[in-house]
Amino acid sequence: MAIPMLDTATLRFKALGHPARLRILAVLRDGELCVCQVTALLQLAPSTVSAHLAELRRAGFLTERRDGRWVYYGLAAGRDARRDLARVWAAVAGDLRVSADARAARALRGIPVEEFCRMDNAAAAALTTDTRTGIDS
Amino acid sequence: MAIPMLDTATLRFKALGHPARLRILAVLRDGELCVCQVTALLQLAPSTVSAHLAELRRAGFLTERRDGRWVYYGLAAGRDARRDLARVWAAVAGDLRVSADARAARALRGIPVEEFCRMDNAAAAALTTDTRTGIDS
DNA sequence: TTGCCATTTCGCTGTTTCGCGAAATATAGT
DNA sequence: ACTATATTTCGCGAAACAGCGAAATGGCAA
Repeated sequence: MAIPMLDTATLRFKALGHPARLRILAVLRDGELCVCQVTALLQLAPSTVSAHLAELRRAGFLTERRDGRWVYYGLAAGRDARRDLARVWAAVAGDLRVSADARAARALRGIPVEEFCRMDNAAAAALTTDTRTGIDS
Repeated sequence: MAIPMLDTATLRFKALGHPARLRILAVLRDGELCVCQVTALLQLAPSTVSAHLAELRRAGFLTERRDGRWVYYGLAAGRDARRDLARVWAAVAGDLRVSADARAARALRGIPVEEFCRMDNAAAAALTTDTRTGIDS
């Protein structure tokens, strides 16, 4: 075993120890999303979101798929990952922000990525924020 | 819900994201231990160990029990905690350091706390280290 | 090629975490 | 009361982390 399991476990749990990353895992439960879509949902800088996604991928929770100029992230299929993800979903089920994310993601999946990326920031923000008025701190 | 579930979940996973804390949870699987015993096992300063134990307790994984001048920490009995702990144990099972900890803990449980605490650091270290020669980095 | 756009990498700043020793707290025994 | 011992709290310096914007990368489309 080249990499001790203790360090692997630490890496994986550490990856789960951040609200933005938990929100990402929750919203991907309904299917993969590209980086720009996740960015719109989390309202963070693209570079920040990219780092979060990379960390989750390194930890084995996400898979990366390139399609044209978009990179889609989806949930990993491994047995260990799925078991941990089940614990994540149970832990955040019912949280207001997570529910709002799910609603926003539904609206977001309704339109093709190509079209969504063309929207300016304001329009994208409207799409993802008016479903959660009064929820964000 | 006073504290959003997302924040609670983040707190709990963050508590699991450190090797020393995972080692603590693993070694407590065989029964509660007092702070000085855990300190001997981890080879860290008492104040450091105390902080790790407090964090795990705040996260809901441990219970605290005072007996005389010793404070014993044991695994929490809640259903959520036990489910997460099962994942922890599965994740670290077979790790060399974790196995060595378990062996050292067995030796350590063999003698009463009163007597163990009377030992100087060298003797305590011998008890907990000669079972893991060549394992620690 | 050239330019464009999504994504990643890099460099930076403020914040948090980790480890320690010193000091404070709590309990047992004399 | 006084001492001794186990544990916690406090304050600190070093290292890791989270966020951003700017610059680099990779693919699409003129």
